[in-house]
Amino acid sequence: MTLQQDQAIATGGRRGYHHGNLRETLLQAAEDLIAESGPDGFTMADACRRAGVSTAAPYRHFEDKNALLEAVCMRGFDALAEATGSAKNRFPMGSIDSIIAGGQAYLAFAQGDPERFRLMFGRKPDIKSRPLVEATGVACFQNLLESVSAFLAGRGRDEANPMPLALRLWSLVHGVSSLAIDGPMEIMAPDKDPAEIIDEAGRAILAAV
Amino acid sequence: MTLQQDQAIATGGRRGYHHGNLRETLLQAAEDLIAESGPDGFTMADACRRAGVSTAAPYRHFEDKNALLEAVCMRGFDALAEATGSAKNRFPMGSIDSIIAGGQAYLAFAQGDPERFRLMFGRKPDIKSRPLVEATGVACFQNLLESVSAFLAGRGRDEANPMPLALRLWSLVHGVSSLAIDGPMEIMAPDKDPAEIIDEAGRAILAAV
DNA sequence: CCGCCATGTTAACGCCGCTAACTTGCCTCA
DNA sequence: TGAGGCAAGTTAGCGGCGTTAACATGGCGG
Repeated sequence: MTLQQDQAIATGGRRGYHHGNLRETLLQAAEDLIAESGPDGFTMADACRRAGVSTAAPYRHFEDKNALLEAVCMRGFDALAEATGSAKNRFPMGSIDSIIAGGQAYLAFAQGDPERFRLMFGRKPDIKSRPLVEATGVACFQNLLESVSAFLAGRGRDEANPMPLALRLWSLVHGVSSLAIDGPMEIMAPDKDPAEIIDEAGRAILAAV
Repeated sequence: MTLQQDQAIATGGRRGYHHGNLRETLLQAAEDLIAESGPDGFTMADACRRAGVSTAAPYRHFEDKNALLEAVCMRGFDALAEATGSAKNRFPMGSIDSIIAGGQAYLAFAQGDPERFRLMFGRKPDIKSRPLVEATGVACFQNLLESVSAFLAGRGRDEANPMPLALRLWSLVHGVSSLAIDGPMEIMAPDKDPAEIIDEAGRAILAAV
């Protein structure tokens, strides 16, 4: 890390022939552009213009467009894990409230940056994405598994497999989030707050154990 | 409709300078190509090659690529409404079984042609899609609303608004379907049949009324 | 039977993803 | 301290895409 690079990082601009911090700058530009125009509207050329480099430059840092999208994707999973984790921690571990709060944070994450959410859960970054993205996605799901385990333990079912219940809850929350950001929900019931659906149906699912 | 056109329709091929049935042929080609490569992989040029016409020909029948995708989308909603409708009709109107069967048919539809499902519920056909696609999508949702109304009536709640309960069920079913076809579900629980999740959680939601 | 016009064609534009070949200039090391 | 290697930029160019303008064909109605 040179002085020039330090300055480039600090200012975000370039200081000579070399950019000095292009990888990070491109990631940021990609996140911004995706938030504006969606994963489909995003182009490598736009990101280059925003970063102030030629259209060939990114290929020194990313194998191709897909690789850049994968990186954005993984950052998204980290952010999602953080959001849901901190939401559920505001309530007692294993409590119904903490599980509902985690689900509602998932929804809020989707609503806060719908395009990134679409990127993360759509098919966009092709098969190659698997190995890396899979790992971060799994880490994200662990949050829920832990909460559900604690919930079951609190009901005297220490040995129960948390997976089935966790899948029911995840499906519900993911469905609410998808329908909310992709439009259908607002078309069918414009006056209904999606967070309420998570609350109502989530408690019903938990009550049925 | 001329004799030449009739033959073109029957054979699927062209018989001269004019194709005779290009609109329908393009729609079919688009559906096939989307099923093979997804909405993102689909190109106008591919559809033209498959239909055996020049790349400019489609613009006599569709305003642009988006319009073609919208048409495919609407056909999909018709097919989905038919699939869920006939599934629920195999059980008594308003019964829990009929509602579950409808949801599982929704899932089967998604699994049967994941790419079309993604097209229908993704953001792909842009804002313009609204007026037309909205109508067919709403018609699709009516199925569920009717079932839920009948279910509530059977429980002595003739006057209850079916919307909240329908939204909970739809969210669940849509979430299961999305997670199943986009990969995450298989990664987390490869041995779990998604249809079971609909059955388990669906009954829990219905039991909580 | 003749000319209109719906429906095709060709040619071209600009944008995109990506690569090859070249250039710059920091950093290492004799 | 100076040379030069190598990471990280550049320019130029390829093929493919969506779309349009201008032109061609030929079935059908008057």
